[in-house]
Amino acid sequence: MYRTHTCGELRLADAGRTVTLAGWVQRTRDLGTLVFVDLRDRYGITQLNIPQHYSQVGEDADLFARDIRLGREFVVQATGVVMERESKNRNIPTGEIEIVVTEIKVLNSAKTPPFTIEEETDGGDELRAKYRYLDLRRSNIRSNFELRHRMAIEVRNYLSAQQFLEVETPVLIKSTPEGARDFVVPSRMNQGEFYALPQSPQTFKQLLMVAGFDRYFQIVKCFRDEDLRADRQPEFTQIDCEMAFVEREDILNTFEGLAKHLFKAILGKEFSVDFPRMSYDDAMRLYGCDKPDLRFGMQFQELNDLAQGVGFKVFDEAELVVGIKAEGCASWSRKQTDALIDFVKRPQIGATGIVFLKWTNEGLKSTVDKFYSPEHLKKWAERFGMQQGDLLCIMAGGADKTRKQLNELRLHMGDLLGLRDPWTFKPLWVLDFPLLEKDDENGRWHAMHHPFTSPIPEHAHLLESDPGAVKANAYDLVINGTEIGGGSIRIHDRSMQEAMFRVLGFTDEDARYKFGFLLDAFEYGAPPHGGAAFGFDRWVSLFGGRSDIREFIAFPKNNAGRDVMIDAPSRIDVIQLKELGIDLKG
RNA sequence: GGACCGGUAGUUCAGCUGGUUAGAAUGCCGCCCUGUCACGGCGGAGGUCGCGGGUUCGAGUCCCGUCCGGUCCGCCA
Repeated sequence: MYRTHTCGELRLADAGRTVTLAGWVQRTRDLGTLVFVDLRDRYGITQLNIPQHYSQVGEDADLFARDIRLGREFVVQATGVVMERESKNRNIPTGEIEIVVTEIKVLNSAKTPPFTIEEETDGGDELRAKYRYLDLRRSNIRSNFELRHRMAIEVRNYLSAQQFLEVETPVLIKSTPEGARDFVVPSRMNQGEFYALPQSPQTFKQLLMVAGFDRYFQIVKCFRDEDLRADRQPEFTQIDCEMAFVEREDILNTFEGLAKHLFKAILGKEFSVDFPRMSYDDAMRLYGCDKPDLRFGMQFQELNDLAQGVGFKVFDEAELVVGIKAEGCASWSRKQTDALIDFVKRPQIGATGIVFLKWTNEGLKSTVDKFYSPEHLKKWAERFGMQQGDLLCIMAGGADKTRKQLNELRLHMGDLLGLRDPWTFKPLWVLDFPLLEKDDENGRWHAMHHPFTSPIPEHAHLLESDPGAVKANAYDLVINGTEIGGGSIRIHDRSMQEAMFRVLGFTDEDARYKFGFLLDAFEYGAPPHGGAAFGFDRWVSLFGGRSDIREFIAFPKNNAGRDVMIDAPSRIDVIQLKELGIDLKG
């Protein structure tokens, strides 16, 4: 037996017991005739007191620490007696006791780790990624996985109680490059043909509805071969759900229930009122973004009618003049407001500038008061409900672009003003997305959500005559400006699905080749159905108060899609290639 | 595909307008210390300044290229 207890469980009440612990050497404190060792495992840290003097253990005992080397991260088994400490450490749960060691054994030695295994490690990202198994020993990283585990359990508890059945769907499927790029896997037995890894189990879950499973879910890996971000990995985990015989309202209620359950069970937060809802059009108009962060205000106000026709060319020529009000920021210095202009001028945002209006104790002052009379500026201030001490930031230009730029500025201001507290949670349903978007490059329509999304019932007849006007029966759950998940009521009728494919530019042959199985299934009694999928990694990181999902994925990829620990992807043997019928040239 | 930031002891970083022997902290090694818990004290070892080329009397520092890491835009139905 390697151990009788873990390193996190012994207390003063255990004093006098003989115990055996096993774990890693966190730190050794050698005081000469006293040697303390912090022994660490997943459950905590317990102090070992390794006697150096006969007075502590009797004349016939061995002397220990001088004879045994206990370097950092050595794996050690120690037997001894639980004793009350002479001086206690109130900062850790086991801090009142220590183990006075009678026998100690090194189970495995360790090289000095390249960075310190502590909450505040000295290791940089690259090194930690290469030695991920050491990084995962750090208690704060480990606690991310305890959180992830608890959330997965609670998701299963909730959905299972709601009659959802967890069903596994295949990972080797068919390439249907409609949205993201597919990862593909060559088939040895069918040379020249390829499987694709699922971007989501979308069609399978719909087929499970046709199969009459009624309610399905799966916590499932999905794969998308697109460039990465701090919150995007090529393989990621979704909570994937589908329900039959439901309307939008049923789905929103069910998954709002899931979200509330997680908030309560994991964070102890209760939401007594329903999550607010906002149309896509309102989100874009008021926040310039389809996933607004509602932790703070600064809603957009448009100023075209009050700002145009006075001779200020920038505003006169703009499609949209729009601003936000930053309360209490009128005292900002020229340097601070210039920094905002620099921020929006960066190529990623690409704006040309900002017009400011301050209300200081000297009254309203603007960077454009050459063009606008005090009466003009007063009307602007009224529209925003401005008070003394407030600052207005106004941008102008093409409508879509300007909204997007002002959204970036709004979020930046929120950061600067500390209005984006990670422990404040503001959920929101965004509804009535456009069904289709026009691709700027080739002028073709593509599905904003995915091609199986149904139009809202009153727009169904417009699908082929006026595709751009059709709203989708789709919804996104947004929390604190992060898209946590989304879904839709699906098309369950063959002719409507065929019409959808036609609008997307598929020939009938294409549609049959790629999705014939689904179209066929719709002819055998497909029930009305809909569902949703939630980004599990993002949700966990949101609840963990961090924005980098890699901290919540045990073995993540870097921003070039590489696993730097195992060094993947890698070349494969020519024999393997030959078996697959693949000839690499060039 | 593009923009920006970074690469200097094991590690995290500093190193000015180019100029003697490239520093600090931490880690590591040795000695001392009977109540530490980020123990403390004294001493020591440790560097291809990512790589290649160029400018210069002289390059960690300037220029060009390249590789690696990170953030973002595009992309992500």
